[in-house]
Amino acid sequence: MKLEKITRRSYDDACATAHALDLIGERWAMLVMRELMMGPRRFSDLRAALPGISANVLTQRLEGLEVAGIVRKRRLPPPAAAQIYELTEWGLEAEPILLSLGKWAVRSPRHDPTLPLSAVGLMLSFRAKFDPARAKGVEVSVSFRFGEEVFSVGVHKGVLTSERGEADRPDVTVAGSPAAVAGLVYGKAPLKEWEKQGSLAVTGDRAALKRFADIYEMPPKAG
Amino acid sequence: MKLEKITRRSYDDACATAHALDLIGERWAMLVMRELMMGPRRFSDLRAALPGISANVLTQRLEGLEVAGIVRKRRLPPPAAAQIYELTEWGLEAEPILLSLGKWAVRSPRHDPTLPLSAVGLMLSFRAKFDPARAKGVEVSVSFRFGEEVFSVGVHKGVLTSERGEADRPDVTVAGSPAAVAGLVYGKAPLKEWEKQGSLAVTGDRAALKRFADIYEMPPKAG
DNA sequence: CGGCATCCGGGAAGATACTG
DNA sequence: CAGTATCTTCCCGGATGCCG
Repeated sequence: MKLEKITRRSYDDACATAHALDLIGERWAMLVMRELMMGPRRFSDLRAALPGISANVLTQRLEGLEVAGIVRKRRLPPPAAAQIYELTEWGLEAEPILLSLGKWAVRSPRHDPTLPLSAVGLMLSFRAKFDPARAKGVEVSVSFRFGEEVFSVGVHKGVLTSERGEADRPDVTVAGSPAAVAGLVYGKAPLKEWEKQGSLAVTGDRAALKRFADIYEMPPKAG
Repeated sequence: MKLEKITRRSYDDACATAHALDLIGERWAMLVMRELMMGPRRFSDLRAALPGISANVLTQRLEGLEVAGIVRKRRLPPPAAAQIYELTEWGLEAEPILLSLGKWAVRSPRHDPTLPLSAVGLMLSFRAKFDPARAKGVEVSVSFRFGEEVFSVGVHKGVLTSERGEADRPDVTVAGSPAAVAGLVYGKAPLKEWEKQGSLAVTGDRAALKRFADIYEMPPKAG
């Protein structure tokens, strides 16, 4: 059985930043939190979204985050009856940490945007890179479909909203992989290229999609 | 010589947050950056400010951060001729990461503010916890002395400034340990208690120090 | 003293296989 | 599907010693 010792290594530093790293500074911890930022997930969802993590380590991280009060384990009522993990209120409040990490690292000369990307990672990048000044006058509602995962993203009155689930009456719906959507929004290739190679399928107001993509622009790399 | 393999473990994830953790997610890396946030330091300064880090690991972290373009190694001109480490421009821009970590973790039920605290850690906490609304109408300049380390902190027109070095004409000067200053500013014990036990020595306008301390207030813990 | 290199022990992470 | 069990590998931490 278990019986393992919970001898967590600590920095023994009163600085709150150091304490944060005691809590969520271990390998994979913040990426597990990232995947929970858009709502509850199951164990195997997390494994699939985090290629490279082993079941072993995922179990340990979820245990540690639960003990720390960041993650809650819950069993859905029948007939679903599945076990899910979700962030607590306080865990959700860690979002600015993930966004500030992303905003900073996107300027890294070594950043490679061609690597695999999770759906939640893409949704959070929309939040991180959102600039209300560039969104002035833009009114649009987009539905993104990544296989089973569906997200609703809207820009209204200079505010970005994004959540899991189908949009009410989206202007446009985009289906494909997170990487292809990132390529469209952040890259230079026009929509037609992505459609030609079958990476994206768009239904609805294509001009609305362009208005959304035009909000985003890559910041310059650090020298 | 060296010849070691630089096979850094990577998350292989296009998400910029994951890339940030590739760069600065290793143990001690962000705390080394914290210690450099208020200006250049020497190897032994860093070791002293980070109790628990081994020379071995500190060397590795500094190398890694230098390769990543976050830290720069520089030799001071004679007669100092000392080797120092400093953050690059881009490295300095990581400050919001450290502050967001601190602002989040200070709500942890497990946070223990009685542990040892570095001078730089305290200075950054002043920035992290600063609330312009509470600073309205406050005009004060404080000089903090922690042994050899001197910092100048000012509040003017709702803006906090803090830097290494002597203040121009401070209203008040406080000498002691970072922990004692934190106890005064964030704790409940009044100044007289700290002076009575010889932890703090204050010269100048004591009311100015109180105005500064009153800006700060501990946020509530997470349930 | 500052800045490493080297060796070593323990423990965390990674890979794979297996189970209820 | 949701994890354990086991094994290997690698990283971290501590001690020591070199070299300018």
